Amino acid sequence: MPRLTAAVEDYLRAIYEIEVETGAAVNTAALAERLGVSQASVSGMLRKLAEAPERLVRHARYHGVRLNPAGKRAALEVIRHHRLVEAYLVTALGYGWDEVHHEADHLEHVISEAFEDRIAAFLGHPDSDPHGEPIPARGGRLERPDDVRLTDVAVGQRARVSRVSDRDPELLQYLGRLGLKPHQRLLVTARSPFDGPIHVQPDGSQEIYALGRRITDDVFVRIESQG
Amino acid sequence: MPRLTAAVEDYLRAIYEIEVETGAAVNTAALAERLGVSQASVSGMLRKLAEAPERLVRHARYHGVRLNPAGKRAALEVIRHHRLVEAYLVTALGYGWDEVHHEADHLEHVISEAFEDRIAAFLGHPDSDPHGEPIPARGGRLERPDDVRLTDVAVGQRARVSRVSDRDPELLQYLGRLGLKPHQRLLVTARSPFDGPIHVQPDGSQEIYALGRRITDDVFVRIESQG
DNA sequence: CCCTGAAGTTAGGTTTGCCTAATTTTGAGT
DNA sequence: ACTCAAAATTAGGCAAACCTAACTTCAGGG
Repeated sequence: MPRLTAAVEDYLRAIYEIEVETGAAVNTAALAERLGVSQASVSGMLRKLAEAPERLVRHARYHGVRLNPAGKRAALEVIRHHRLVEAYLVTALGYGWDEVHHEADHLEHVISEAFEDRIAAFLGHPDSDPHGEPIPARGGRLERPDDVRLTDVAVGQRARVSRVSDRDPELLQYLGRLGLKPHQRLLVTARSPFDGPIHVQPDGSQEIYALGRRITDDVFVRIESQG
Repeated sequence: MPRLTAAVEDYLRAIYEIEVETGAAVNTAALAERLGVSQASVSGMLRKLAEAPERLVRHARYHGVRLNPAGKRAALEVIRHHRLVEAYLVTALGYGWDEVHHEADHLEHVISEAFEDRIAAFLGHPDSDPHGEPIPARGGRLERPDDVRLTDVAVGQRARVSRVSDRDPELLQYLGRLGLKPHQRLLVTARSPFDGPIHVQPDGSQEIYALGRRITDDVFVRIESQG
């Protein structure tokens, strides 16, 4: 079996991630947006992936793609690379959590299994990356985190940040300044109506921050108790 | 200026290395061999490099290529990446010196300047890689090492290994087993006629090893004294 | 000085992955 | 049912890099 190209790995990773985020088949437009290519390019690539001998995906024309087992395996491998590299860059080389995504996007396609093994061992086989995203085990298995969007947390609830999208460095910088990193506990003190901001007080802070929808959609928490 | 592709970087690095090894213009066949591609591909690429707006190389049809300043700068940057990565993999991740070349071949094209800076700082800005090859400074300058092939060392001379070609893992394993790594002192005890083996005794060893031409051509030493 | 084999180049073709523009399909609203 | 805009696909192209096969140039020996 010929090695997968970087482009193919990017598509598989994106399909996996969007499939998890939405729980449904992934449509062309979403992929095009995520990958920064035209919809036509996505259409073409999806046909290739579906018709490849490994049958990486199944594609119902006009109705989205889903990963087949082989595609899912490959996607998880790339995601494992990506997240291990992110963790490594932060822990071993002192990168900020907002700086690692871009670098990992390139490195994920290039590192060997030996490299993967060595950084995993160095890090003590971590189970999540600096943004709280779980790191798939070698060759498979990634349990679905049981967390919810901060968007969906009711007033008065205490919660603990579980993970944050790693895709927007500016968002990460901002959240870092507020102290809203994984494991941080917080209290939802208020919600404005009509998708208005959600007010949040991190444990140990006097400040209360008003977070807009763009942010709360990208921050996931585990509920700790009713208030 | 559009980013250089990995292929272009590979060509520039190879041209630089061969130009240094031979001291002359680099011919198509040597490049094809080094890069593992056909001569036709080399011809095509050389025209592209020569005609690119940056004028990376000058190419006298049928008479070889040489790097122009822009090409040399780019080549040194890639070589810096390659050698820093090799040093990092050995020092930080416990790779063997025979394992790093292949990994570095991929990583060199992909790491950012930030990554380069961080590993250089981590390593304390080393001036040579695990095989003894000098690491170019940021943005240029690489002094020509004043060493000679082990092939050219006379009987009775003491010398110290300065560097070893990193391209053949099996050779590196073998040399490692003999203890012939950079900084190792040795004595040339005998030379057989007609390009026969050269006999070498590493300091601190009882053993004398007979090394064939294939090996002695790839091992460089600095002469320490006449015997 | 000419001939020839080796070295190098050109010609023409393939694959990969992207693009824009044109077309088709879908599905939501009347 | 029908319309029609949004979503998706197809058609046709382009740029990188590679290949093989055919041809050209070079340089050394007769």
